[in-house]
Amino acid sequence: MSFYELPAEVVAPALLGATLEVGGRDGVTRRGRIVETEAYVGAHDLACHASKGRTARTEVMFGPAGRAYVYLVYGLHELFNVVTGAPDDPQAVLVRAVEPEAGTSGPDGHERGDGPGRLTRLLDIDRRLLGSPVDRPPLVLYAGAPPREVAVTPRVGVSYAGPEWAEATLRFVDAGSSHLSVSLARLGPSGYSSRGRRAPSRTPST
DNA sequence: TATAGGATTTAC
DNA sequence: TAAATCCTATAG
Repeated sequence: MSFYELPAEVVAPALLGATLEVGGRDGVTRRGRIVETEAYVGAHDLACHASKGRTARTEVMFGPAGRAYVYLVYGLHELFNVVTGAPDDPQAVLVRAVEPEAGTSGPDGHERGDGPGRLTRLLDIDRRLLGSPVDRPPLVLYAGAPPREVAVTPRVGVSYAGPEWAEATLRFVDAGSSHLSVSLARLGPSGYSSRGRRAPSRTPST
């Protein structure tokens, strides 16, 4: 079984510290270090899009793990997820913040990665990458050193899912990062200590 | 076919 | 505090 076939709540914290690389439409390659993720754990998770059933939009989540699920919210923002779990078990990890690698800025000059809509703009991610595997260009996830301290909080912006799922502690952040989408103080850490499984290694060759 | 609302960001 | 902006899901 591959790393990405593990449950979303296992993959999400393990992706902290990993580097996300994207080959942009303009030919430029951009990178950021992942510092915030959220797990959407399956069809029974009322905050997960797949809880509405298998539709054209959620189809990719029902497919093989390790592919990109990218969708548009509020008519403006592309959000990037990695599909996890077995086929027909729709789970995904939403990447909510990255620290831009030195020299990386968006095609439009945008320089921030602290927010799910901001990092996609920074790295030139949009729906053209829907369904793309995340282990080869133009989309590559490289393993990185895990954060010294990981904090866990409820997910952001899912109150519509009801108390149980809105309050579930499925958001994972690098507690030492200054590039989070929502400060730790605001949602509050539920405590957690580092030392998780790491993303598969794939070292940048050049 | 029509309508409501969203895993957000930005500006007033 | 509200607008931007478009796609999806649901109802009629």
